[in-house]
Amino acid sequence: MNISVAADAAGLPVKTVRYYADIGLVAAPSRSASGYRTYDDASIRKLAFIRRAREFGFNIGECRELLGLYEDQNRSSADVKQIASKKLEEIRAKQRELQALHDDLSHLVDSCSGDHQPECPIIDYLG
Amino acid sequence: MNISVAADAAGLPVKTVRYYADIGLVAAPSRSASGYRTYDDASIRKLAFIRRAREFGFNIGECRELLGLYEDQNRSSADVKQIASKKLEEIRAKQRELQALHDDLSHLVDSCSGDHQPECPIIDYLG
DNA sequence: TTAATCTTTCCAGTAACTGGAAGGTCAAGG
DNA sequence: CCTTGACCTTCCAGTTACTGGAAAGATTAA
Repeated sequence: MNISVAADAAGLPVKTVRYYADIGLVAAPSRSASGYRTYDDASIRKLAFIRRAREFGFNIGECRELLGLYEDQNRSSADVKQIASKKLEEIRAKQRELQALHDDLSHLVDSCSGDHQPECPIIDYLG
Repeated sequence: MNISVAADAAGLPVKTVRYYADIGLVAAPSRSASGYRTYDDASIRKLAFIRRAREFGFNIGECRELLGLYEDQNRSSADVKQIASKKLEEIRAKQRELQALHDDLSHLVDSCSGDHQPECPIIDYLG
């Protein structure tokens, strides 16, 4: 697969896919005879995993750590489990925060009558 | 309230609180006689709202738009409701993605036996 | 074969902070 | 009263994580 197909499948811009290999976050992909990068399903899954992690505030270093869980053969399952469990708790915290943001906005939507009176009760709260 | 109290309450670094006023995302706070910025509860709520929105991938322009919902007196409730509803759908999409990330990591945790065998079934999936 | 649409590398620019220097302010303790 | 330490100020430079664009080569469809 060429880079644009892989990028689309992973939900990332082509530029970003190149960038992740440049900084060594993922391995450099193999190349075709003419120098085009070629991708397989495994690398796409990995890129999609990174995209999701990045979207939820894990920085590149943390993504490296998450991917390292899979790639470091010297790391024991207990270590993997411990680090991943910590990240899982961080994700749960993010889920709670996202729910709070959702509730804030829901409140706004509900408190607006939706007609053309330029009044919103939530102005008092956030104003 | 001085800036560090407000920043703590909103969950933001002091630097970022200053920055948001510098770029006009929030109004410039009032100053004490000696030039210290002073904050009230309303501005803290607004900063916390921005923090949550930023944490979940809304950029500064989108935060401006969200805050504009409350501040533009010329905007009708119907407009507010329409824009906020669109953002709500984006948040729900983020919640689904976050769940997928959670599930990915959960799978990793579950598939590791947790003892000291350096084997993880998920290596095959992501590797 | 030619035009459109890929792809490459390289380098510069952007968004959103973030760190650090240099200096002023304030509250507590001696 | 004085000092010490933790605040605060502005300003400017640096960082992270991309992102855009130029110049040039490769591939495909008509």
